[in-house]
Amino acid sequence: MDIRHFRYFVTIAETGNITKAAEKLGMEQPPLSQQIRRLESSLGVSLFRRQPRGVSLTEAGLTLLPHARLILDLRRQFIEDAHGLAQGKKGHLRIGLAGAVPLLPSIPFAIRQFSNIAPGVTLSLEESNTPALCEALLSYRMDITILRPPVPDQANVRVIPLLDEPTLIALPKGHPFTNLPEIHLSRLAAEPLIIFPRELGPGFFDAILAAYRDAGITPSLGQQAPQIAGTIPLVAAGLGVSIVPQSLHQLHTGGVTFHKIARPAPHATLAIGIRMGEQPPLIHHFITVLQQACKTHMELPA
Amino acid sequence: MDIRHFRYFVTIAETGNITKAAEKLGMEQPPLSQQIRRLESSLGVSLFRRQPRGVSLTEAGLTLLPHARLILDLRRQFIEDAHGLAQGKKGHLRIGLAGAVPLLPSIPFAIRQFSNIAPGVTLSLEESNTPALCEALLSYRMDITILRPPVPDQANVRVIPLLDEPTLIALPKGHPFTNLPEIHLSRLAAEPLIIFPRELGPGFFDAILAAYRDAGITPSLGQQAPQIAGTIPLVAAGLGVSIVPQSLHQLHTGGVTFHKIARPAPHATLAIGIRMGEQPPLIHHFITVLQQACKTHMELPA
DNA sequence: CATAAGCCATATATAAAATATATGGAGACA
DNA sequence: TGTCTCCATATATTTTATATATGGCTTATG
Repeated sequence: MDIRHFRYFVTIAETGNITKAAEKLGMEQPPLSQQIRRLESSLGVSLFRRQPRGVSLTEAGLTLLPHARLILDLRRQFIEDAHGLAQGKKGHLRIGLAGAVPLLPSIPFAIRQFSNIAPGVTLSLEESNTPALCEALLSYRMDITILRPPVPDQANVRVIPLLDEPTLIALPKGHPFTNLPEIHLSRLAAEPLIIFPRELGPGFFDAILAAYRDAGITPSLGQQAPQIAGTIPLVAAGLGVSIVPQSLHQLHTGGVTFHKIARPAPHATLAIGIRMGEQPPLIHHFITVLQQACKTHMELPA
Repeated sequence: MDIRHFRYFVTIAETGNITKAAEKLGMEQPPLSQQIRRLESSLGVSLFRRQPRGVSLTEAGLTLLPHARLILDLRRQFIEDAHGLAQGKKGHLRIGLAGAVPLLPSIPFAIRQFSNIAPGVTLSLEESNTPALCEALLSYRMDITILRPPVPDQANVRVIPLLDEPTLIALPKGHPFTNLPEIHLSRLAAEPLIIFPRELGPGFFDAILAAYRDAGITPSLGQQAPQIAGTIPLVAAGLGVSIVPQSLHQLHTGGVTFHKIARPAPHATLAIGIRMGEQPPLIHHFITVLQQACKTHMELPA
């Protein structure tokens, strides 16, 4: 069971044809047949069904394929990391951010600060939704995430609370409530609520609906936005109102104004998510910087 | 960069001494020195500092070590998973059930029992009709089915008889025969027979018609039901009577009563269907559990 | 200060392996 | 039925890893 075998396995699975896979691998067909056969016998399980038209994955093969891909990926990454280290870089951190998180000033601040402290570390950022972030974390495509709890099904993700962000009401420009100092949710009963699909952020979604319920009304759900920040243009278009994290008021797209919510107001909770059990120094470091930044950076402009 | 190299790297890092590491690895010192050296030059970084007293990790080595351990771990896990799959302890089983089969107590019982015995196996259930089940089986969309024989045209489906279920007559509530202890089919001559389309279950369909013929009458076919369990609401609506597998008496939809049939009564035969020639341990296990469950669970309430 | 011991590096030889070449056989397709 | 595609097997070849033998460097020790 060598790296080579993983590569053979994956390539054959992708082509569905040993001959073509051999070509793709730059080798001849017989040795490939032989290696796969040997692999199967050493594992004790058939990975492929030999068919006259080629081969197809068995159940076991189908189950094991992603695992093999993961190992190949990690190996490639290992080599890339090593090359990076050879050039004086000290490491790499793949950071996943939940929707609209980059708009929260503390976050880019923390990231900038971290790259000053650790100039040898390269960072890559990606924005996605909470469930996808967990998924990416667990399949080692990301190292640390900032997400909106809860995470699905107590996945093997360790969640470290980071901050509680107030929310604002987004109204289309010229709306009659625009000049109120703060707005009670109950006054929104008649307005369609623009919201993102619950799958993309069940925690925040539920917090919004719970706040409506606490205010004694049920929202009439308007059009669905493709993501959290995506609600803004829909509000601007006059299709309804929206409840958004405070940080979104930074989006200066004309046509929308943001307003304080009278209590009870929902909160948008953010948390750090990392893989359970694992805590390399790099990640630990980054977490410390993040937490500090969120503490000292609390005074957000209203 | 092979699995072997990862192992060499980790072992040397753990012992801090190439000679001892070689011993631990069951090899001699020179080849180990050579391999590590080759590894380092292919990665472009030094992993170890050669010291007179042994070797110690460089910064790069320290950074890469957890990554290497992870890869070794995943490889071991891959092999363990494969062995688990080989023994049927892990994996996924796609189970197809013929119409109304889930209502038969033995079946959910067996399924529950199986998931207790084999907690590593995930199951997915789907209900469909016999021909569609065979089709799904042969195109590898399902792994095992419980169907109503016969299967179409000597398909490459192996059929293993499972059980013979008695049938009941379904009468609309208040029907004059309701208080009879058992009903002879011949008395149903005047009543329209509600039945499902023959394509959906030719075996059971033919068994019913054969029983009518044996009783000396030909049924007047009433409205067609979309499936086996679908006959019940039509009977409740007073459109006729129906012959159904005994397990359907569990459907407590008011408006229908179920009654014993005097001999000759049709039977609803159920069988296991799997792909011809193939019998992975997982499937074998499941079949065993099914057969046992049907044996010990025969005493169905009448 | 000299000597011995411990440890890694190099060179050559050997053994093990993966792979290439050649060929056969089974099923699909026209 | 013949041809084509694709996988399996057998043998030969090459590559690769490993073992053996040896040398050099450093540190501990009398």
